[in-house]
Amino acid sequence: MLLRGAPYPKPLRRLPLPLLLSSSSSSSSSAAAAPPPHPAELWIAKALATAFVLSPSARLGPFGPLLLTPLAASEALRRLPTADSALALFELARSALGVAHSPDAYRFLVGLLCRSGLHGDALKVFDEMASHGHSPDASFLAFVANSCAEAGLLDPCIRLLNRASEFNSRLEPYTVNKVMSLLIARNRIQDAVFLFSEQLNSQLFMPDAWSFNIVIKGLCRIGDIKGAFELFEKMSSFRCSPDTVTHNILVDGLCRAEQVDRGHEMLQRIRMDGTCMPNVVTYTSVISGYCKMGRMEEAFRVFNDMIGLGIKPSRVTYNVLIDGYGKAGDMPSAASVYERMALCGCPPDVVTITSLIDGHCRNGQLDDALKLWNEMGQRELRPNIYTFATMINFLCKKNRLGEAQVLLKELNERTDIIPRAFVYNPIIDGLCKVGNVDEANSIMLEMERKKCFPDKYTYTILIIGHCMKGRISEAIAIFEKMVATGCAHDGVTISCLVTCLLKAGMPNKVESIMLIASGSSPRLDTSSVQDSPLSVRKSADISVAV
DNA sequence: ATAGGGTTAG
Repeated sequence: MLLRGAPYPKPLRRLPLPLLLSSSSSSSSSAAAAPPPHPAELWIAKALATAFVLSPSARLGPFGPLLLTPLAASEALRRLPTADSALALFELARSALGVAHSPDAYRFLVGLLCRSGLHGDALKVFDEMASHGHSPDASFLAFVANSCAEAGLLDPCIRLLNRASEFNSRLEPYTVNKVMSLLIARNRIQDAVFLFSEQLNSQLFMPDAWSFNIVIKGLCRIGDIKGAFELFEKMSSFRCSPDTVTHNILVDGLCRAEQVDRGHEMLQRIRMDGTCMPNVVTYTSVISGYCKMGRMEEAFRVFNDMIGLGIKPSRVTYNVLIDGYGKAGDMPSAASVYERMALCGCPPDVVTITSLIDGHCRNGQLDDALKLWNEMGQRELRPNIYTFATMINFLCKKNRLGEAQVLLKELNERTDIIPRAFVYNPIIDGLCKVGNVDEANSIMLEMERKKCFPDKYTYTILIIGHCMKGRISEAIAIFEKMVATGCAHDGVTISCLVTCLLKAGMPNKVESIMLIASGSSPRLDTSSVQDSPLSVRKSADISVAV
């Protein structure tokens, strides 16, 4: 019996039904505030909620269709302790009693499911809500989309945003911008660009400068400088003015695309323009560009220009220079920037020390490197993943694989560091070079166990390692796995494999490799693999021979 | 919610 033990089954029969029914006729979520529930409806809601909590499997018999108005049902949902139970009651009321749920009930339930992390259910109820003609309003749509985005469900989120015109909902730039930045953070640049253009066409979305900045940054990241500048030119036709950030993204994009000189020119130009003055970030991008090319005199000249204009270098600026000098083999200059940094009241951070360690290692000053590594604790600096990677890489280069593996173990004990492929790669490479391909393979398996996915370097190292040992079929299997997981290969991967196949007298295999290589459009990055159900599914049943 | 710094295969 449904209400067994409950003290109030009788009064149910004596409620003023017609009044209840008339008080619950709102039909659209955009209507003015719904009328408050009648006290009797509240009473029913409480009774139903209590009964349902006590016995969720019981039928709703006593709460006949006439008694349970949509408003009472909505009130009952609010009285249930969990999202699951609210959903169960919601569905039972509809299927057993034929209650046509109110927009309010839909909104409440979808909101509750989202807040409880049950986005799959939330989206189902949302779809049902829309198909019953209850169009979500703009703020509700934004709420659901945001909640999905925060839960990392970017594809459902994009589908919601693309339905905005169906609901005639305006989208705030914030909502779209957030999704676009998340897409770009996962290297799904094209998806971000596509979302942006769809939204621009919809007329219900007015972008702001941030929207453009995000997409321009994405285009720069994939090296599409031309596209980035085209978008930049279009900003004014959407009544957006480029700001300092826009300019900085473009200058940095040029510098990373090995067009430092153009980046430098652009910096000078925006300084002459005077509308959007370059700042320390702009200068640091150009300095970093010159450092990456080993053009240290020019880097230092820009540094001095900056100081001459009264712009104070930041810690990043100093770090860029220190790293640049170290890589250029000029440790005395690195040391002098380091001293200057301290004099300017800018204490070194982990990056500074990591760059110095790297510089010392490259320049054969092992003792200095180890000294810095050992002294990090006294400076209250903790080595991070890059510090470990630098040390591990160096030890491997010196054939000190054992010590490198000790550091790897130490790193794995750090719960605050998520291991990445570049930490493992030098060790795998070192093992391959001493002919220990089997251990190299087992390190890769260990990586995968930790959900640290091999990147194109890992695969290429292993392909070469197997070829050198004459284990050609395994090398091919690794290549196939690389393609299947959506990891982009490059010219080096292909040429190494092809060279080995030819040497092994397997020219017929070359053809099939070339076919696989050309047929698969390489993805941008292996990190997008986790996000792509297709490639995950494809990789699931392909395992590499060990 | 957007901008600059560190690590890698032959």
